[in-house]
Amino acid sequence: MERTHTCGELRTSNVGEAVVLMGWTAKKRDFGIFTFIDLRDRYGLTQIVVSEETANQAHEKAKNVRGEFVIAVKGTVVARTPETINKKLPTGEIEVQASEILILNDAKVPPFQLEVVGSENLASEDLRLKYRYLDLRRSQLQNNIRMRAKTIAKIREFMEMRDFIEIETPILLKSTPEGARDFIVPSRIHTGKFFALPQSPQILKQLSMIAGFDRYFQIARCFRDEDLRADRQPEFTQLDIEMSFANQEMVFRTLEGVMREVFALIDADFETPFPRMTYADAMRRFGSDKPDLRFKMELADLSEDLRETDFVPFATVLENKGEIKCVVARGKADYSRKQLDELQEFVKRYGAGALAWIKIGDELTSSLLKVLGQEKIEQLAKTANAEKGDAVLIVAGKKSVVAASLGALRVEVAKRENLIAKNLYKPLWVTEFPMFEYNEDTGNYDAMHHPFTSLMDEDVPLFKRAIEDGETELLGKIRARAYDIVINGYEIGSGSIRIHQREIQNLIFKALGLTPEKARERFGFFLEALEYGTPPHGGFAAGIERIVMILQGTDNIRDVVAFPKTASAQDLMMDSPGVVDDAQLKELGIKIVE
RNA sequence: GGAGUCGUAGUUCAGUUGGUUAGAACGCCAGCCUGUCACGUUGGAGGUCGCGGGUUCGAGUCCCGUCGGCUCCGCCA
Repeated sequence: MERTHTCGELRTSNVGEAVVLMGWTAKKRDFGIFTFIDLRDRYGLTQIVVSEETANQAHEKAKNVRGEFVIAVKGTVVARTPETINKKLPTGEIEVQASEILILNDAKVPPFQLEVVGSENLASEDLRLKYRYLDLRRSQLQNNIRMRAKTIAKIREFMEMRDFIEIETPILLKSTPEGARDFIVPSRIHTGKFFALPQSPQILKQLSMIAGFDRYFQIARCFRDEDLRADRQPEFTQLDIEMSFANQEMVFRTLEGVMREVFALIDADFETPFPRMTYADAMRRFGSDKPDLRFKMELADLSEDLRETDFVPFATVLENKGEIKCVVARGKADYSRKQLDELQEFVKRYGAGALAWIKIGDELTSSLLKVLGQEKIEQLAKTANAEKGDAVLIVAGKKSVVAASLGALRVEVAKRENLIAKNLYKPLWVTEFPMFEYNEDTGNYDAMHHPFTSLMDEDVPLFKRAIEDGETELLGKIRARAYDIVINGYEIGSGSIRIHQREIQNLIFKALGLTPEKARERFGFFLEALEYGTPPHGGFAAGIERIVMILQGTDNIRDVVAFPKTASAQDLMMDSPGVVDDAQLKELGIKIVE
């Protein structure tokens, strides 16, 4: 018996045809002398009807069929009478009248119900992760994984049309201490030495430019041994791109093209070019380098109004080069004490000391009324652009803390108050990222993007001063030719125009506190390569999972990964990571201590 | 590494101030049922209250520890 059709394709036009369907038993409804079976495969659901009268043997078989049994059904497509049509199913106008049923395989009762109505009755995620292959049978996850496949297919089609060459780079690389923690792999042949899995194929794609491939792309698996988040897994997939003789505009046009193509899969259209915002503006206006532009609610600066204040906490903040900023929650003058306390707890997570507030109800009330006085409060409300009915939420502190807490509060309030429209997609380029980031633990400056990023021409003199005159604090002001794509508050990906001159690369390493010896030890092969005719080049890497999350409207990365890991980086299905035999360890020269 | 939150039947949950035999719905098993599609109906089985310790005459409930899921901070060039 061969399958002739899938469970999603039969329509009234097929009525009268003899068909064979194969799939899983989603539901059975037994009426004594006849039985309905909902047969499911990845294409859909088709109702099978088996009657004692017309197919006695098949009916006997159907009696034994249970949930998730795999069966084959031979029968005839029949039209349903008008009153028995199921409008919820694409196949709802027909059913298959079975003449023969074959049980291809039985199935244990599943540990949780696959066919549930609404997500509130869905089994807990850890149980579903343990039986991931069952959870994946649900149409929601089937759709996510299929959209992921479609996304990647679209990308390949787009890149190949534009002459990009897909190059596979090694998974077994060499560890570099910069950036994220590496996953390392012991070498048997070279006892005591280790490979590292790529955090990204950064250097290899640059070497591909030096090799003359001109336009590279890869659907690249990347690995980072860092703690997980709702949008972060230890292994993930990037669309990795690199272009020779390219400036920032050319990279932007390419990525905008990719994004338009991909979002067309859900009939979303982007206007190109995408809007742009500098990093400095994003931080100032939204307190974030990945602002969600689906709603307004920008941060307002109250520092100038409070410059002369004698309220000690504020005065201290301003003396220490801190800031006092706020967001306005429109129409939320009715926030209760309890709600404001909750929001205060929320901002404290980001290091804020407190959340001050002004409520413009029938009268003006504020947690600062006593210390600042009515007049000052009114002035602050005016600066914040708050009107009657609004609540002003204020944080004072270090610039980084104010940005982080108010940036997050802005999103939190928008979520609570349902300010974010569905099916709205707001892309943004964030540009002019800082080249260096001060590391409070080491007292050094680290590369914010990566050490192969080129500087903005305007900032090169400043950079030379920082290096040659030892004014290292200037490093914090140097801007890089680095950029991110942000969509709906998600960092979709980032890239930069790279350094293609050896001398500049040396200076960057110097700024990062890397001695020439250390630099040679870690990147010697790359530095040497730079000297053999490196074209100017730049590129980008975009997170596939985050794109698919937005396409599918989920906020959980596990929903778009077929076999994901938990927040503690374990696979509950195969129970990895696991122990290995002593013999294996011995062969590798590895001893487990403690 | 830190914080919050959850953990009770196969599943989703309820469980009062610490007090008799821990409940409901779905699922499962058996029977009945001529048009269901969340079928209906009758009956039945099913519990290490995550685990360990403590307080108490008595703990699902209170305390301490621990394990696991999720979310966030740190971390993620």
